[in-house]
Amino acid sequence: MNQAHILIVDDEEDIRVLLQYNIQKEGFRVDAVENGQACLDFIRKEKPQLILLDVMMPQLDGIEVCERIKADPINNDILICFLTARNEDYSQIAGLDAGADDYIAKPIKTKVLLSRIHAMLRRRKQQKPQEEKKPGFHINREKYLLEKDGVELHLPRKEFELLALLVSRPNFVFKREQILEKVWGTDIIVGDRTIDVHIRKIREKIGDQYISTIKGIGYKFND
Amino acid sequence: MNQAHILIVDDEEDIRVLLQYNIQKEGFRVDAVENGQACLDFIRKEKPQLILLDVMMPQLDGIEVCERIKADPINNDILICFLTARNEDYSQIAGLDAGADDYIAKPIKTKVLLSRIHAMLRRRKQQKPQEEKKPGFHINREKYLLEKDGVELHLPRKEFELLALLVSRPNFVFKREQILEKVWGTDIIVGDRTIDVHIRKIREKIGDQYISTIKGIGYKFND
DNA sequence: CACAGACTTGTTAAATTTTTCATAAATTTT
DNA sequence: AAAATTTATGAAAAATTTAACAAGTCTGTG
Repeated sequence: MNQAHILIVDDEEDIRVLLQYNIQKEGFRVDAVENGQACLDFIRKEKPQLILLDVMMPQLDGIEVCERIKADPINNDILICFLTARNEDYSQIAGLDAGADDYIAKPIKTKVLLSRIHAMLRRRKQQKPQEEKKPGFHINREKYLLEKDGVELHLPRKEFELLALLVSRPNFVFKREQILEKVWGTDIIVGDRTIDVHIRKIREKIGDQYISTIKGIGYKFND
Repeated sequence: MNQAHILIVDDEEDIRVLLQYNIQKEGFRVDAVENGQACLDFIRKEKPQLILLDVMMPQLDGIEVCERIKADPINNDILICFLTARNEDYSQIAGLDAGADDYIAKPIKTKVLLSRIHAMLRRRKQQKPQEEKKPGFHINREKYLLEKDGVELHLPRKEFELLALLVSRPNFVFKREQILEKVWGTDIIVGDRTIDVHIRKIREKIGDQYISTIKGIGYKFND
């Protein structure tokens, strides 16, 4: 099940079990841990989309955990929702200041919880396009070279044209046919392996992470 | 300049005056009324963006007022925020069930109040364009992936094409023949089990609730 | 002409996707 | 209720597709 991944952090087992059950039933993939340290360990290995984070926990409290998570830009995409028993205004505000995206007051009603979860996931999706990531990556046609993190990199003609095509529309999946047509032209016929080889050479030069293979379809450039 | 319009509903004059003063200072347009009935009358004539609604009021209490407001779809766009005495967890949750968008515990701190107001209005703005979409479910052919609740999900070609076909006409039952023809083409012959298996894989990935089996006929996508 | 870099091809290996098959479970028909 | 039909499930085989490698072709240059 490849549904959104949610992590529950709460020191009370009853609550963990209850939440996990209800959220799983909604179709989400859910993990649960019982303290702040375990949470930090967990997200070092996996990146859930959303963390439900108890504020009041022994040792590392939720606010502290939240701040540490948000301190690392790698975790920028992770949503954090506090579970708070304290109704005091201060804790609520402090939570939001610490970078949390929402909070839910205990006792938690399932209906409310699920509706908030959906709302947060929806919201995040809308925020994403605003963030406009820079690839640190620029195709310079005049100089016929590639500027990556300030370094200028020369690519042979076909490799350059192929990469330029992919970069021209980040995230768009170019089909093999399309690539052949655009880079090689309709009249020239080359075998399918040719594309693979060029892709590999480009990857060797710029790193594997930039170009994804969509099996059976083609390739795309990731922004 | 269309600054947001906010309505305060509270039976205590001190609070009305205090809130109105502080919120107006922030640049909002603010009105105040002293009971639930007056609130209902008010919104029949005007549509504020946000209502700050005291829960405890003589006669018509806040929850009742909220339910009546939310009962009329015309008022769908109005945000409601409860003002509630400290530590009444139950009422807070009941309030959210009644359709409120947030609540603030008394005693109210101005800073908190204003931050919440801004947060709610911000949230509302983001939600608006979203309302058109029904399923939170979108087939993106360009990126060759499925977007669901903000999560991007890659499917292999056949699974993708099959799901895309079903989604293209929600609730329409595609017969097995039709599926074979559209997804596999007329010339390719595969056994009947093949469809089942693909359907199963899709279900594993997106959840069972989206695709229904119509026994003896075929499958359909539920919206 | 010999060399170097660019481009292409073919082969084999690896990975993923697609299909099949046997059996279980569910539903409909008799 | 039994039989027949149809679909779900799990595991595995088959097919497809891409990656990796090695070698060959082509082109322009010194």
